[in-house]
This record gives sequence, C-alpha cells and structure tokens, in this order.
Amino acid sequence: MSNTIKKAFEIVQLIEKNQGKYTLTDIVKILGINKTTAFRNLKTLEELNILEKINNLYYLGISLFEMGSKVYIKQIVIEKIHPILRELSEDVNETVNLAKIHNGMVLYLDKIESKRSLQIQSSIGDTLPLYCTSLGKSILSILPEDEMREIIKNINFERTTNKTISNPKKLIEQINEIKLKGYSIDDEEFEEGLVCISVPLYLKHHNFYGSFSLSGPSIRFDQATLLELSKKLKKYKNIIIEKLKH
Amino acid sequence: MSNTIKKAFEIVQLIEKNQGKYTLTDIVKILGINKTTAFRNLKTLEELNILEKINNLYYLGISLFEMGSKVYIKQIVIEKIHPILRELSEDVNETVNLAKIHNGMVLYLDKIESKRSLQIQSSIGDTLPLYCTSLGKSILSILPEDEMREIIKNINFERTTNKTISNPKKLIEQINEIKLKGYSIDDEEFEEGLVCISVPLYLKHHNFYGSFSLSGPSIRFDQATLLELSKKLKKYKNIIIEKLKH
DNA sequence: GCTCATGGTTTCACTATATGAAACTTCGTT
DNA sequence: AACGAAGTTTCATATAGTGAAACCATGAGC
Repeated sequence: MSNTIKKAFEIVQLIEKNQGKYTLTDIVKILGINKTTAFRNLKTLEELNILEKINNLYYLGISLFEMGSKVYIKQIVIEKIHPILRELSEDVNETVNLAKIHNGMVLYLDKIESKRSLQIQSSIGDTLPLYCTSLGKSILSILPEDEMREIIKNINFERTTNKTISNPKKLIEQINEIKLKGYSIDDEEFEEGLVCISVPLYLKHHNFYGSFSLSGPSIRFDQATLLELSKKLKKYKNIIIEKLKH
Repeated sequence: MSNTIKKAFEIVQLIEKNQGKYTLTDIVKILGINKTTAFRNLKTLEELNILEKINNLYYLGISLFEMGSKVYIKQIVIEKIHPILRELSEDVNETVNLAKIHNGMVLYLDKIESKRSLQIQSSIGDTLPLYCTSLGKSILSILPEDEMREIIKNINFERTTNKTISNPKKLIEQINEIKLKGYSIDDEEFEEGLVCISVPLYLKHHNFYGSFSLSGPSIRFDQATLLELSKKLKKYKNIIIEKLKH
C-alpha cells in the first residue's frame, strides 16, 4: 500500500546516509529503480524542500529541519531536559549525551560538548546498537523483562573493539548488575580510549525509555572518578524526573 | 508530477500545524480528500515513523527528528555557531535567537534561553514574517538589492501591534538605516512588551543569509542598554564569521 | 442491555496516475 | 568538433493508487 510514499522515503533515507555523495544516476544504480521515476520523485522532493540539489548532488532539505524541530520528543522532552544536562556538563566539565530507544537501537537525542572534549563520536539523530554503548545498556535495564529479551534475541553482536560484548549471556549478566547499581559503564567497548557512564531515565508520563551519559577519554575516567560521576548522574536524574513529572 | 508524494506531504504539514489535534476524519474534512486515501497514506506515514498515532490523533514522528538532525545547516552551521551564542547569552544574560531566511520568511534555527526569560514567543523551526521581527529586518538588509525588493513586493503587511510596520516604504527606510548602523531593532512591533535587537549574519561559504538576536522585555531594553547590546552582538558576529570562514 | 451514531477499517471495480523504454538535450572532455 | 556521460522529456501502457460503498468497533443515550 502506498508504495510511492515508501519509494520516496527510501530515496530520502539513502541521501540521509550519504549527503552530497549521490547523483541521480547513483541513486538509480544503488536502489535499482527506474531513472525516470527517480528523476521525478527527486524533483518533487526538491520542490517540497525535503531534499536539496547542489551541483546534481543531493542533500537533506530544510523542510526536514523545520518538521524535525517540532516532533513531540524534541519540543517537550529534549528542550526541558536540555538546561539540566547543560548544568551537569558544566558541573563535571564533561560531554553529556541523551538518548532513547528506537527500533531496538540507541537514538541520540541531545548532546552538550564540554570544552575539553576532543573527539566527535556521535551526532544527534544517529543510531547505534544497544549492546555496545553505556546508554543502550542502561535503557535495556529499565525495559519490561520480556521486551528486553525479545530485543536481545534479535541483536547481531559485532565487535568494534576487543572489549565489545559479544554474546547475549554476558549482556544479560551486565544488565542485571546495572539494575542493582543504577548505572552502566562502557569501558572502551565501542571505541578504543573512550569511556562512558550512563544512568537510565524512565519518564512514565511521556512513555520515555532513555538514558543519559557522561563520556570522555579513558585516562580521565578511572574507577574513583567513575564512582563520583555515577553519583552526579543520579542526582541530575532525579532533578529531571522531578521536572518532567507531569 | 508525483502527486502522491505531495498529498502525503500536505497531510504531514497539516499535522505539523496542529499536533495531537486531528483525527482521520478531521484530516479528510480539512484537506477535502477521500477517506480511504487519507487512511492509507496515514498508515504508510505511520509505518515509516513520519507520523505517530496516539488515540487516533496524529503527531509528527521520530523519523523527522532523525532526519532533521542531519540537515546540513543543522550539522554544520548551527552546531558550530551554538557554543558562541551560548557564550553571548551568558555574557549578557538574555535570550539569543538564530535565524535564516527561507521562502521569504524568517526561519528560527536556534535559541538559547536566559534564565530570567519568561515568555516563550518562538520555537526552533517556526517561521515568522520578515517585516515584523528584528531578525527579519536584519536579513533583508544584507540581501542583494533586487532580491530584497522582490521579497518586499510580495509581503502582505499585517499588524500584530500598533507599532508594526505596515507599508513597504517605511520598511525600506528602516532597512537603509540598518545598513548604516549594522543592527536592527524590533521595538514591540510584533508583540507588546517585547523588544529585540539583531545583527545580520552572512556566511558566504555556506550561502547563509541570516541573523541573530537578543530579546527581552521592554523595561530592560532601554536606549542605553540597546546600544551596549549592539556592540556585544557585533563582537560575537565577528567571532562567528571567523569560525565559519572556510 | 439494546439501538443508534460516529469514526475507523476493508473490499473491490475502475481508471487515473505513476511508470519505464526510448528519444532527446545539455554539458564537459578529449 | 565529436563523443560520451549524465540529466531531462515524451508517450504508450498497465500498474498501483483511488473512492464509493459496505463493514466493523466503540461509546453515548435511552
């Protein structure tokens, strides 16, 4: 049903993956669709400012920015939480990330970069696997048991570092630990030299299953520091829950 | 051409205007389309997470947030400018807004609220007329002459306060003044009690015609203060231009 | 607890509408 | 100037979206 919309969306998704990389012909080849169809759909999408064409290369268009700014979670949840996360970031002088679960993945919602942060590893709007980020593990720990197991069942474990969790058993073990401790750690499990610590964030009224984290280089994030940070995270978590109660 | 996409977009635009207000039947009535068509398109849009249905009411979906976060202007321009605007906001302790021109309107791109700001008058992603905001007038002052005149020709002047500019002649007068002074003021021209001051921002390399502003209650924004703020704005403008030079 | 009304959902025949092969244009390169 | 590669337009065709009508679910009123 309504294949045309889906086809158009497929094109937009392709452009989302690689902005400024693809030309009409590329798109036709990659998606295996007819040239004329692609041409017309691209034209329409351009007219609607959903895509933008510069030198025959396609980019996401400004309509998406406009509409994206008005999504409930952005206007209500993120905007309200943002100033609190900003305080946290200034308090500990580290980079803060906010995320929620979406389609069995971690979706990055907000980010406050500390002045001393170097690497840019994630951008708002990115999605990453649940099992290799502290954010994801935190979220898993607050999901209803059966939902959590269903999601884990469908995970395809892929290593990105030699510390990456590589099987469901180990993941579930860690999740049980997180449930007790109230926070999760990613100790270079996704990227060498990068350590993150997260606390889960459940906002009942907004049907929000998410988490937020502090991240930085492993040199700075030793055991003692992590314990300190976990306390800070929990403190700000309570502030957020209080603010978004109704 | 590709009417299906346009029809779908029309629906999304309607939802954008009033999230959580419309049901299938409402949409059918408002847009004057067939019920079955609307039903199917809504279903598809829902499947793609472009729309979300809660209790038969439609909201913008999370796909729009994801894609919106990756629009060039957001990832490159806004993210880079944001920390500078944050400094400005903290420096003067007032609310900062960033905007660009889009379809002859002011499009709000970013906002840093000061702790003492009360009213929320604009949200990121909103569009407002050019002639009744300081942001818009600043932008008009840096557009190529013919483009500026073309845009002004198409403006439908509508008063929202008794100070609103109500004819092209007065607007062009003010624009010429702004060109000399290097900043523009909105003295309760859009909303009673609200004063804004903006400087234009042209980023050649990014083909960016925009501006940023400070805004607050008229009590606080007297003549002397405005002069001070204009100097601050110009200072930060230069910092931004320097940072986004290449 | 039955009836009615309202709004959401499904069916199915129809034709309007999107499709795609081929022709054509544009532009940059040799 | 000729060639090739990429974008654009044409037009016949049939697929895929359309919409009237029937159907179902829910909730209000009696």
